[in-house]
Amino acid sequence: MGRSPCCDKVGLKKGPWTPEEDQKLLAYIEEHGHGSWRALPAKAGLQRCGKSCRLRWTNYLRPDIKRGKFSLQEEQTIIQLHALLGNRWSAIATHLSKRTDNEIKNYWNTHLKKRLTKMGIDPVTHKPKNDALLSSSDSVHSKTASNLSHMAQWESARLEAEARLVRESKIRSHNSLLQNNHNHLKAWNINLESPTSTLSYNENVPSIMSSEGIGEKNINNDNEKNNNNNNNNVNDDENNVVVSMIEFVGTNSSSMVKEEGGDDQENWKSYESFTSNLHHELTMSMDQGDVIAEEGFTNLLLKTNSEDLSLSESGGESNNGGSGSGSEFYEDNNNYWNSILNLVNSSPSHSPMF
DNA sequence: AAGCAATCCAACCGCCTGATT
DNA sequence: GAATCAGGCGGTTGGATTGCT
Repeated sequence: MGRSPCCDKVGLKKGPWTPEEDQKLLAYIEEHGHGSWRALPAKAGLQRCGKSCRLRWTNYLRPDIKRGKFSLQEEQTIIQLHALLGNRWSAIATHLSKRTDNEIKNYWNTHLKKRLTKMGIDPVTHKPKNDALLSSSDSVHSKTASNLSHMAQWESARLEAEARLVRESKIRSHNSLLQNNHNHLKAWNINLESPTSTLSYNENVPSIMSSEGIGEKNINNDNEKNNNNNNNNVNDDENNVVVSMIEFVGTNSSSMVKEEGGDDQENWKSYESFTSNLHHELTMSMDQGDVIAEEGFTNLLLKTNSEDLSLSESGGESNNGGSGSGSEFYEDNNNYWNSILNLVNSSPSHSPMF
């Protein structure tokens, strides 16, 4: 079976958008919202398929898009999130306000991937590729791998906690529905009932890390009035996600630390510090009844690394010393991410390294 | 200035998932 | 349960731009 292509109609235009087309699309969406993308082109007077319109809007015309050069912080975030999430661009994009997944993907493919490759780091695994390097610095590599492993472990734990909350919320929402079958609750419940897909932790529970929040992203754009009605319910769910994460962090981080051997004490100090920070921030956020903002969570995720980075930067001397290879490089850094960013930072684009 | 190569990035394509019929 | 629809995602392409010789 299989579905027919959305753009198989003859007469539909492809290729670059003209300013006139942009104007039509913008004007229509500003006045009516996008509604059904499939129906939009006809209503807006465009000879395009809905998919093309959606792409143009989300990747280019949307007013909240930031364009232009990526900042160091953004690069750092992309690299780190990529190590944790892989090529899940939309998931990564949720942590970078105002950047589209397409833009991030392009930037990764054209800039960051090459930089890592030239540095001898596998952009897929984020581990040093050089066998010689590995053999000459097994213990250091072990730490590096351990760091990555721990971060991935943490991310998995986070996903698991969120998935658990989705399940719990599903049950709660279902019960609420039995008592109060308002339309807005129904819409909320529909989203909660979505099984967790490979991307679901971001798609279904974006509120703790996205300023868009559940109300805006999971409930259709034209449901603004419903969003207002939902605020209390949504905040409850957000707080429960936070509570669950706190519980999860509290119960799992300590046991995870205990499992580690003494070799990775340093790594785990920073990891423990990270989870501790996270625990604290989550608690504070909950006490204040706040939703954790997108950048807030991302910053938490990156906190220890960023601080280390700024310290090393203030030290003035680059760790790579222009060579960018060899075990010394890694020995001087307890943190893999520091190493990457120091290199990226201190190496001019025209240097032999790049 | 011309020709070629490398790079960039907007847009397309195919596939997947969840919802609906 | 099957078929179909709608939206979203990641991979890829190809035209435009930039850099180099």
